[in-house]
Amino acid sequence: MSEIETPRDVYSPVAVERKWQDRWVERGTNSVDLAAAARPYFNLMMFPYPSAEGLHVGNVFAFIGADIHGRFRRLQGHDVFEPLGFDAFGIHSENYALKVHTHPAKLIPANIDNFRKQLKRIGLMVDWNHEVQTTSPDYYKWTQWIFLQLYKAGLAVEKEAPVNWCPECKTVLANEQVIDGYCERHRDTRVTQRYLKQWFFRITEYADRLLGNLESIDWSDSTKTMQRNWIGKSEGADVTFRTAVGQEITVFTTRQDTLFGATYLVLAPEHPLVEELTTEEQRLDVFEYRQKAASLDLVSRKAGSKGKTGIFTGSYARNPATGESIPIWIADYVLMEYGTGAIMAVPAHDSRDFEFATKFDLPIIRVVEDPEKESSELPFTDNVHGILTASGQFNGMKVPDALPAVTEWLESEGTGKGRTQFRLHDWCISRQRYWGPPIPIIYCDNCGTVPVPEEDLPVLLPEIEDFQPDESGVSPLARHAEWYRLPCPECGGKARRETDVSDTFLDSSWYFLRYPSTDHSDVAFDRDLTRKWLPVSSYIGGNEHAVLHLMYARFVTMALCDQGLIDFEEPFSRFRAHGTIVKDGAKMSKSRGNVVVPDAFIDRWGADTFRMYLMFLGPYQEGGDFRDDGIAGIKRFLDKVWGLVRDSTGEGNNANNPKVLRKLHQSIKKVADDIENLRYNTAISTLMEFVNLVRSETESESHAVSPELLEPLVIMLSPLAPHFAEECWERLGNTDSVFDERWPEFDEELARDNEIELVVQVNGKVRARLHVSAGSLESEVVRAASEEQSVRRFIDDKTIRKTIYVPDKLINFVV
RNA sequence: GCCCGGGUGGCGGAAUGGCAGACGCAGCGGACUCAAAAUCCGCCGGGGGCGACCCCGUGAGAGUUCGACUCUCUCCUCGGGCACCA
Repeated sequence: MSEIETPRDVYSPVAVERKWQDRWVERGTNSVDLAAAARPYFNLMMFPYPSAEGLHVGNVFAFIGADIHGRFRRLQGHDVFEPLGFDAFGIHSENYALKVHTHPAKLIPANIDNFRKQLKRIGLMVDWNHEVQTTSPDYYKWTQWIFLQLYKAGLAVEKEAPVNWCPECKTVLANEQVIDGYCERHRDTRVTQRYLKQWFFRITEYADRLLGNLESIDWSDSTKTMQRNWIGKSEGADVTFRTAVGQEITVFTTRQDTLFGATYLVLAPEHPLVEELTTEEQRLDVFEYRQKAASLDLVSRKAGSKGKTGIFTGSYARNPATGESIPIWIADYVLMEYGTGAIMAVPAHDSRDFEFATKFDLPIIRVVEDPEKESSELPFTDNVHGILTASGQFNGMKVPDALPAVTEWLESEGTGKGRTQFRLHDWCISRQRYWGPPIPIIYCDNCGTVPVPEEDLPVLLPEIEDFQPDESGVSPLARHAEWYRLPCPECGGKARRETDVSDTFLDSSWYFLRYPSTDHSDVAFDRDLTRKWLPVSSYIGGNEHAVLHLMYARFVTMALCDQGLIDFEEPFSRFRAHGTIVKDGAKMSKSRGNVVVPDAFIDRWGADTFRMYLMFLGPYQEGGDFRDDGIAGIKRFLDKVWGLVRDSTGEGNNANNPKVLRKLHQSIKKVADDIENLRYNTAISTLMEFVNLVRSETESESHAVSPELLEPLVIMLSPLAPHFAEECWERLGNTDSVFDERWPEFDEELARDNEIELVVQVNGKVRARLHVSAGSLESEVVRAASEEQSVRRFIDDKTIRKTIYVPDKLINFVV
């Protein structure tokens, strides 16, 4: 018997939860022997950023759902490894540190301690022996090592690129921090564009594989769709136009079939050919236009709503299909970073070109007809049904046929070539900030760019006091010559360190590789452990990371695989996106003041009730609406189970009640199915139904319930309410952890209904219900059904034209 | 604008071609109590009928089917993602 007993022996969550959290630590219940495990199952959840505010309901919801999955797998006999860590580098921590005038290195440990305490309270099956912290030199040493591996592979390169600059914050902003051209923190400060030399990972090299592998990995469809859109594969062609003096301009188009309708060319303002194409008369105007485009920030330049602008260069090129001379313009609606930075404009069949041509009075030539109508409105952009016209030898072809035909013709003429273009950009990892791992690169006056030798890692982030950014546009580290000056590791000459730090997404792009190997200080990840535990068996997280984190992690994994460092190219075999918890129908946010903090609910109701309540709100993959008052229902349910366990007797009863037994076995199947598919809400309903039935049956016999019925119930409940289940399990006379048990055996025989309720319909409307034995013959059912008073009323004076019989379900007379 | 996902009682939600509203919350009535809380029992989509029962009902409209919350098309609406990507 348990030592926790109040006079009336009611369920006291505080005592139960404290007891079992302590005991799990004593017994090592949540630790796995990684080397010895027979059926390894890596249950991963997205590690949190430890904010100063502490855990909110959104975090907790995500962790609990993943934890339930892990505990369920364990009951199915897997050796489940469920690690957790903290993602504490980055601009968030840094901005907060600046706000409260405290160094992030002082702030972060306190936040982490607070988070860890909160996480332990909700009863996760986490093996804390394998915690990682991205801010620890033991960890970021290997983040820097990963950078070096990519550098060696030629996948890390330096390029000049535009960035957003806020003159008020005196720093670079991510695109997400620019709102309609203004800084998110200073709504009256326009963000400007600066060109800086930065480090990029060439993720675009992997675009095709990142896209193709999506076919074979078991991920949420919503996540895969977002990745597909982000990668943005477009099949088209490069087409070369020539000027009278022989300059060549190559454009990328996906509508090479409309080449005969190309009436002008447009180059991006930054296009390298603009200078030489601009004629003397146009030089001033073009110069002004380019100046203006360069001063605009990246985001507002891309916002398409403000109408088209552009300027004529004065030059002309020959359309290779028609031989016509067409003008060359520049306009900022053409982006340098996509395609070739130049387009052929076909105003009749592209809405952007149409808007531009109309505004600047450029010719519009129709080359695709609508087969439905005589003359449809322009622009006509249907690329499935259209028929080519005014296009020489291609006249009469349907667009889908004309596309490859035109490509072939271009290739035979030597004036173009079929090509695939991706929307995905290379990944800029440079941050002109302080709070991140320094990029492990050295610039030597003699040797040029030199990678930091691996044995010199980590490049420690120095603890400087003046970590705030300034208007120079370089990292705060660049103010510390004592840090960045060093002799070149190759020639010993004068050299300086790279002073930018790397993007936080790099920290999180490989953390799952580190977890099993946290005890290995000599390698980033141990070969044998990695082979045994990866790829990750199940990854559960939010779709807010669908494109960035998940894409970067896939890329890094692929690159490491190509380097022969690991032997799989996809890191997460199965990924499921959970939904969002809203409050009163609206997203939780500080400004709305509707953020739900878990602590008060756990204090009042206990972690188990809170866990179950969150899961009961709605389907896990869709989220739910948090109401304060529904939680009592879950507590009442647990109180009922508590009462059953307390009053259970050995010689007990109901164990042979076929009704109860049938419901038990139906529940064993349904709950397993539901948990497997993350439908925790209906799993809980099913358990409630079972308990309701047990109670009503027990009362009528006025006997206590046998443990034979309660043990399977407690096991099924254990992933959802782990502390509660452990206590019940012990009270039922067991000494081991309930998590060393197996999911109850399902007996199909016992689960089968022998008498079923069969619905009788006339013309599809329910008129009666029959109780028949399972597997009844159609003839018997028809006879019984036609004797029913309520059925006869509708069929007596009519002829039955057809009878539909669905065995054990329904019979329908059509009259 | 494009791409995904939704819209069902007072509320959260269940049912994925076969009994709409499981399970829970709230509400109402009753038992217990001096009383209250807790607990237990019952009712709980709308309309009609004394009644057995009948009609209507899953955002709107059409269609497929013996039968549609479920499949198809059009539209409205909410949420999310992308957005001058050629």
